[in-house]
Amino acid sequence: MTEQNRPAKLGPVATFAGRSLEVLRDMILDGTLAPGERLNEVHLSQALGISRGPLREAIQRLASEGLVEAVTHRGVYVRSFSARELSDFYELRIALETHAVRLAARYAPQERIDEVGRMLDDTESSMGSDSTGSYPADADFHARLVRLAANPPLVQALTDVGRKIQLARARSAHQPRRARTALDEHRTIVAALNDRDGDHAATLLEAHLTSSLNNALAVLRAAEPD
Amino acid sequence: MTEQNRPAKLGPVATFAGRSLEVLRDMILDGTLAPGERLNEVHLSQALGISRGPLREAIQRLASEGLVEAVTHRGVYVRSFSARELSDFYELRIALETHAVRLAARYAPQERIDEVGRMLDDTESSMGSDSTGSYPADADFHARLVRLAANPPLVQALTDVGRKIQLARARSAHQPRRARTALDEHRTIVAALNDRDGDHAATLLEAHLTSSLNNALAVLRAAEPD
DNA sequence: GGATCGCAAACTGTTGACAGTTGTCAGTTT
DNA sequence: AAACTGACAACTGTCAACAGTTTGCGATCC
Repeated sequence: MTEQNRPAKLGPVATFAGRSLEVLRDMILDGTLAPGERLNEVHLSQALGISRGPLREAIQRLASEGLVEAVTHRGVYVRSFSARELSDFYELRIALETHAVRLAARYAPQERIDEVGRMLDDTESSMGSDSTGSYPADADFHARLVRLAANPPLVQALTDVGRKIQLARARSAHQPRRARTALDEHRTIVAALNDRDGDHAATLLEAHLTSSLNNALAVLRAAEPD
Repeated sequence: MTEQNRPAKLGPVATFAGRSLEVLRDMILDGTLAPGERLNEVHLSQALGISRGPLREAIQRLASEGLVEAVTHRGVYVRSFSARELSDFYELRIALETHAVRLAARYAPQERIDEVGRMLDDTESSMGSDSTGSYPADADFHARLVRLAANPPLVQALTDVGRKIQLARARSAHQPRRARTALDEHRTIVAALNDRDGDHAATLLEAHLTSSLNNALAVLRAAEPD
């Protein structure tokens, strides 16, 4: 009998703590729990329909991920990042992601690179000719790009810093005007990968990310001219 | 009144969960809890003199740090890494640390670089002329090097991957023969920093880390010629 | 009127107990 | 002897209650 023992990955986490982690993380990243806001364990546990035990376990993981800050006897707060910290995160992301594309240029199978190119085609056609739309596929592109490096710890590190960046940019939604520009820059990166020119791809990617950072910083300072 | 409210940092963590996290992490990194070993919550909580609640919170953080793996209803296990994973970790470390030295070459104050140089002097004199001794200051050197980049998230990321590397190398103690060589390589890196030559420092550092990886891989394969 | 003190409510840290699952092992069957 | 079955023991996931701390507020005092 060719039954397969041990279902390796079961989709939804079967534990309250695990599911609460995902729910809370989503709530933080989509702004339901705003930066600086306090997480009341009693209220949250009631809202989630669980007890405080598994909730606290989930919160510990969020603290480990750097999305919340726990102060003893005083509560946990959604982290609020400064412009400087956002810059530091981007610097870290640049270090990781440029290294990833260098690896991708050297080792990624051509087919996988082609997939990313086709994904950009799909994005463009669904965007239409108006360059005012948002660019929801941006995160997807970068995720695919990084996976080309075939290095799980690297992917994980980028996922972590990506979440912090998303939280740091909480109020500064991407300027839609950059959607078209970003897509074009993405294309040049894929082109460099097709040429197996890792240095060039890294240079283009660094410029792309720096541009993204500057955009975020501008929006941040416009919102809070502190 | 110039009293300082809010003691920003109190040394030892005042909570059971926080202290258990540090104790458990140390136990994992020094081999008291071996790779593949299971963490029995009841036994551990009794050994630590606490209840299972805070212990589980500590374990959640260890899982988030990637030092243990939790399997639902089956327990948590100290992670056991393959040679491939060790290589991936080093690849990640190279990405982060080379970027750090490039930043350091550009922005670090000369005084801070000098401090690292003096620290190497101290290490050498305490090592004596015999090149057979171990090199306990190795981790300290790399930690100082990275801090020169003045980027806390980058430091944190390197701390995380550093711990995983330490766990992955659990049984493969550094070959003492490399102590002298490593110190010499460290000197060349500091020299490049003094010249503010980030590219050169990065190149030297990458070679140094690759050499360290190959040493670890050799010891690993010798111990387990699987 | 403003600052200080003290109490009470709210909340976090911790505990012990309960419930459901997993793994084991004897006993039985083939 | 190998395989299946069923019950028991051990352990994890979860909950509700207790204890100590922090915080807000009102009374008191200067």
